[in-house]
Amino acid sequence: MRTRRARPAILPPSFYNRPTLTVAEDLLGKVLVHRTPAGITAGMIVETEAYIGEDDPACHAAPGPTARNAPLYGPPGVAYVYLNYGIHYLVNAVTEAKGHPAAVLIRALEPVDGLALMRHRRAPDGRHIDDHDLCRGPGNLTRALGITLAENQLNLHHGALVIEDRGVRGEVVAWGPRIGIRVATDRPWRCWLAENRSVSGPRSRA
DNA sequence: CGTTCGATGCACT
DNA sequence: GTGCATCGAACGT
Repeated sequence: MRTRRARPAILPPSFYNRPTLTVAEDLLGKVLVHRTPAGITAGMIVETEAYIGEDDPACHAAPGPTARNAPLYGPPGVAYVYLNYGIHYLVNAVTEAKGHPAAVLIRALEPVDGLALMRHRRAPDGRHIDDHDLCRGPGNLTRALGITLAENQLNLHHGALVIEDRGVRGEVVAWGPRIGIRVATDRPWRCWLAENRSVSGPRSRA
């Protein structure tokens, strides 16, 4: 107790080796950190979505194992990054035991560290972006943190891309249908911190 | 405010 | 060839 180690509490693989809906909610309030030569950027997770198994039509595992979705079938606690609409990288945390394809999509962060770098990555031309919009939306947050295909399959419990528990207490959690998909829209597998201004989608009514 | 629509790469049929 | 787990500029009200 004379000396206290400042090492952050990185979430262990066992955190992810649980039911995906549980992980999706427990990730709220945790901090996604990316260390690059350009600097450190980090944000508190405020919105997630669960994609669960081959029986979930919206999950990338729905067609069965392919080259792209291979990380979903691997061990929990690994990043699954893919390119969407040819423009945006989306980052997931793989969940559940190996062989059970499932993941949590990280949809929005509240910026914590490296806001200047985030702004530069989001708007090299210098156009103004409100702080709460820097990591609002799954495509925006990967851009702000500099996450690309190079980060696909990285372990989230050590290395350049990690998720930490900085002791933030959970606020009020809300659940609703997933956004941006055209199938299985009836499953309320999106969760977010109510009243957080970094949450994506139409300006909510708590 | 609201809605529409083009950009842009690639996995999968 | 088709269709995306998106974003933001460009309109309309």
